[in-house]
Amino acid sequence: MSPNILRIAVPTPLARTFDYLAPSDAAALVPGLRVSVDFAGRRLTGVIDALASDSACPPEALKPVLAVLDDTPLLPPALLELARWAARYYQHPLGEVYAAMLPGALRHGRAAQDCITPGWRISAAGAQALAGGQLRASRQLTLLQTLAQAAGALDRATLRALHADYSAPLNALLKRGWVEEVAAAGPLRAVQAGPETNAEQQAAIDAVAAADGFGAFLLDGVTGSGKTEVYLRLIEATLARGRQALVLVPEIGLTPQLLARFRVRLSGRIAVLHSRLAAGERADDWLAAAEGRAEVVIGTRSAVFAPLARPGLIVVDEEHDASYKQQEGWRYSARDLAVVRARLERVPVLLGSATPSLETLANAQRGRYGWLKLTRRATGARAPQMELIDLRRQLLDEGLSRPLLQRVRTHLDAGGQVMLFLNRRGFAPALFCHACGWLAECPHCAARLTVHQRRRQLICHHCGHTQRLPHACPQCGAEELLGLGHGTERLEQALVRHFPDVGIARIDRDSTQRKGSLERLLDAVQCGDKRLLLGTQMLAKGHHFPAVTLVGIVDADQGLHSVDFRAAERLAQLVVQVAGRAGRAERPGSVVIQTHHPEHPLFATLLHADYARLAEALLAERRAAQLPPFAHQALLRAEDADAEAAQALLDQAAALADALAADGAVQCLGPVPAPMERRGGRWRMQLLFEAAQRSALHTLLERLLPEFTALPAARRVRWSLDVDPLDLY
DNA sequence: AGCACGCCGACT
DNA sequence: GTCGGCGTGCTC
Repeated sequence: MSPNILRIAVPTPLARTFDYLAPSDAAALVPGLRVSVDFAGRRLTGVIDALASDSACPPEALKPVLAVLDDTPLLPPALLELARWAARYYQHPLGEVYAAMLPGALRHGRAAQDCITPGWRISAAGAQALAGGQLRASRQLTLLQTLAQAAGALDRATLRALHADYSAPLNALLKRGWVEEVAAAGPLRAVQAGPETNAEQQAAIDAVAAADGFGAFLLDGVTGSGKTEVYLRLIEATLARGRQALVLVPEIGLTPQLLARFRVRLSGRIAVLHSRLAAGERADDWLAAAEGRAEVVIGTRSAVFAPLARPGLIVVDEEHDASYKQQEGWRYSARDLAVVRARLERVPVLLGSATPSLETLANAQRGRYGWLKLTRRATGARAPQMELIDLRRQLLDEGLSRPLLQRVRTHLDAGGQVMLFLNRRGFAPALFCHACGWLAECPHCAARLTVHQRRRQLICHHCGHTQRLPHACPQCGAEELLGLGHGTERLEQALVRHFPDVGIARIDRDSTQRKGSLERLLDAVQCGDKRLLLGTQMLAKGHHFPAVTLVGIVDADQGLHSVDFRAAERLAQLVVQVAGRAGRAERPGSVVIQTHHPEHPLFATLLHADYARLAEALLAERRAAQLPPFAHQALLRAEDADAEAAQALLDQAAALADALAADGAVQCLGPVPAPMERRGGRWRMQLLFEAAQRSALHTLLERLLPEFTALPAARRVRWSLDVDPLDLY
């Protein structure tokens, strides 16, 4: 019997495929092709997962596929394999996994051809015509001259920039055959040679280059040790072999500076896939990767799904970065999937970081990943000096101690730049009435409202709720409202008071909301207009400030006594990353950390040793406490306007799990209220599964999810499963 | 998740 | 007399 049954993965929360009849006239049908189907009365775009010659469904119930949307599969076999693997691993419906892999435009059934932005170049006949002087002065002539001067094809955007009214003359030239349309390609570039590599860099390059097929490597290199140069050399070698390279960067790391660095070093087209741009127009770059027209693909989290015609290398930069974990919907880890994908594609994968995650370090220690170390700062800069400031009994001005202010003054006077880090935006994280004790709370969340002084608003940082900043207490009417605690906005005010003649740049989500404002601020820092920088997390990542000689961490205590077992790891990564921003040039850098707990063992290791030794100690703690990476977790969350409904659903889940995992290989903890009990008007509960063996956890999840999903309550209550949760919130 | 089909209140 | 509330049931 011919395989006229198609198993279609449809984007619904149902964890199975649906059988449809293949169209009789269809040419070669293969998995990975998109199809349009009628599914319960609506037209959906699905993906062929498999072909079959029979169906468990009665033949009369089978509907025919309405249309086959592609000639060749958008998803190559390795990505289909990755999707199936991921659907099982994350217990997420296959149809939604496929949908998440496609860029928005293609997800909704648009023809791939419509997403390709064409480019135009001068034809041989056109060149002759130009040389023969066959064109009089006209818009056609100037346009043809532009195309003749271009090294490659020019796309619509470039043409528009050069010739406001290019369209009529372009059509005329196309008609005469003097210009031809091609799939857009980047212009050829003059490629600059890179700096010499040192012995460590060369050893790392050789190790990865020697990988035969799959190999996973940790590139463990201190800040400034030249990790990017290692990536570039390996990418060059990959391109030289006619293969493509996929580079993943954290959300905040995809800066124009990084792209510029890649562009001057690498020939060929670079496709850029930003998760925010992944929809619509960026389908063009996605297809360029799929068709092999782009040699390098660089992008954030979702770029791990970019199809590659000739895969050769996968790089994950700053592999410890939390932005690789999708935090809603399908909660996948792009870093982990990059390793799985590399194995399926039989290519090497390189995970780079100055502060590797404990998960990756454990894999390197176990010998599952090759461990490549870069210990020397390539630029020759010395490691920064670290100093703790004991805040106990210090007179504080808006959270700033005297010693810190003095050091800021000293470094500014010496002509240096100073960077202060505070991971809390807004003016104050709470508003309090001194007369009656009233606290401004979010009406939808179990959280305080943050004071935003400049906008004169109270804002909930968890649900976005906004209200006017009251000038009197709504409870007792007293005009004695106080902002409790400090955010970046408040710190900025204090700094303006202390250093009125120094330009201050505040960099946080609020100050960089408008497009281009981050670039403007960074430019002002780069050129020395602003010498005092102040900001949140945004500041700690990606940007290089060569003139910064002092880095201050205003409040390190948040990370010390958190309920989150990963808080110490994060604080250590933050301190090392921030320290890496100081003293990169010939000037030595200093780092000062304000804390009320200078005796905390974390600091002893951090100050007197390096991240490696600290990570070692943290790993030992995790092992003793049987926490990841020495245990494996999955978190089932439920939330509902009715607290009891959320609780009841997870009670049922716990009962099912108890029945399924009677051997005790998986522990089931909870249900308990989430650390933030109410958010956006919904009560949140969670149930944690934990196992020493990954296989035991996954065996349970594979049995549990079908039964759980079938519960009537699971339809009424919003729930989600988070395999390998990064934080238990 | 959608979107049907299916039985009880205030309205052109 | 209808339009429509969203309860539960299915989707090849």
